[in-house]
Amino acid sequence: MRAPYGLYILDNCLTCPVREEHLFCNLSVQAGQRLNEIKSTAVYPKGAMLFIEGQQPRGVFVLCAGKAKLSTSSREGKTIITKLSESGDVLGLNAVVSNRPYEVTAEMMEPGQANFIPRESLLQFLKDNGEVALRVAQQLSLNYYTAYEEIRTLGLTSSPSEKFAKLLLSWSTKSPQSDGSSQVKLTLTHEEIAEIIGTTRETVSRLFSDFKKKQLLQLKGSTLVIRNRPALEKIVQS
Amino acid sequence: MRAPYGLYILDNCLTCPVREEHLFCNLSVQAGQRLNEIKSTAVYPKGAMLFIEGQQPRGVFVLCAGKAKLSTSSREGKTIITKLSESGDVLGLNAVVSNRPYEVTAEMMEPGQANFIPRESLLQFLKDNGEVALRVAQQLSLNYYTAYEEIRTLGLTSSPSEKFAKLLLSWSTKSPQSDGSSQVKLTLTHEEIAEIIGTTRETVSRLFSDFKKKQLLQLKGSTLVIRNRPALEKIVQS
DNA sequence: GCGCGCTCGTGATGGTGATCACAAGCGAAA
DNA sequence: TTTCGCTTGTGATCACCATCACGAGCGCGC
Repeated sequence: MRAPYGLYILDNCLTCPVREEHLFCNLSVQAGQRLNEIKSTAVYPKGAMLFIEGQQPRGVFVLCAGKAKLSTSSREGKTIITKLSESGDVLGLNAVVSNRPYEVTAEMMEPGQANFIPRESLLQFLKDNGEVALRVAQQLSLNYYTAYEEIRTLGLTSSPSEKFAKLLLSWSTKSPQSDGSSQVKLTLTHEEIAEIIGTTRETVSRLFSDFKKKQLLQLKGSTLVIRNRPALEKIVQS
Repeated sequence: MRAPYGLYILDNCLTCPVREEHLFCNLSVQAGQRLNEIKSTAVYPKGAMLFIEGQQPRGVFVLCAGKAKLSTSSREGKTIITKLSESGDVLGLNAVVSNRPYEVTAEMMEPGQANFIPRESLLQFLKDNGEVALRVAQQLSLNYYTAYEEIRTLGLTSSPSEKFAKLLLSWSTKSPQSDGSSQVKLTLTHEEIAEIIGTTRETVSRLFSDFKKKQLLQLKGSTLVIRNRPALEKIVQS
């Protein structure tokens, strides 16, 4: 099924390639079919907002393809990115369960696709499927722990360089190489990295320079090579 | 029933004066009695640690009397206080539900009393009492929102004075007076305030001086008088 | 009353990162 | 190719706050 933005629509969750791994995957046949009935699918361009901080929750989005960033902003325009989401992630769950406004804004970072499940349908579905409700509770609890990680980083990690090192390490663990180094495709702008670690674009630029000079990393085109994990860990230390 | 530290033990949740308002209060008679059976009560001196960040969860504590502070620390000893708890609050819920280590340390700020409910007993109790389980899920979700407030404060609020103004406002709304001012009994040291807003003791001291000079607040002994809410709101603005 | 421990006020100093400014790189579209 | 918009590198400047230092205040027990 051909769609805009050069994507193919994945129109059936029962045969979706990202099955098996995530919150609403690997359900019983009945539950899976029911879920397939109440969801609707849409394709989004880069920059599309799935929902915006402060809006009343309409439902949850299950990201099927593409990446999204979750962020929160102050009135003066300062923004922090709290999470980068990938396919399989469920967005807006907390707002829907608690019926409070979305606490973040979800914006597509590249063209992609998401299933939408309206709030009322989802809550009814959870009532009918206790085992899924339990998994949702566990997911919420996991979200809480992630939030606490963020609090710790923001409140206890003082210097930008420490936070930058932390970020690099988190990337590097996702693609470990046998020789201890690791390669990451760099898709974020300096501005976005700055919003993740809570500093300015210029400081990120300088951090790249410094770390390159110190042989901690290397740039091959848009591929980031992390060369010295132990040194990075020493910078983080806390 | 006389206890150490000059306190009287409240030994029956069914007749507890803080009933009716909190997570495990106002239950059905059966559930209340069951809860009364699986809990145990203890009295704690000032400075007692109910649990420590990183420990495996043993159970939850329901604070019956006294105040407690929840905090998290880095290895180098920097500490931030994430919440001040009062009687009725349930501590350690998230760790117990998700079976992950306590994410904070809970320390008594004054002599007090708490009920303890062991992890296994609580989980069984929740399985047997669906309606309470639901309330627990809602509480977790509320905790999540509180955590996000903290993230926003730490990540988007730049200056200590802004955070200090925010804190004063949060205190002031708890005791509004008819003339727009408000009075708060100040029980925290400057050091503790510093740990709440993420700065140093000296800076807090200077903030008090500044705000006094600017007629924003006044100190009568240990009573804090907040005089000019609108001005504080203008400082916060975001 | 006296001394001890904790808390508080405040000056001096220095480092760090935000801000401003501007030039250069780079990819996409015309 | 040229142009335009977005992104990146880097210098200069400066405000802000952490840190160190030290003395004063205050409560408590002996």
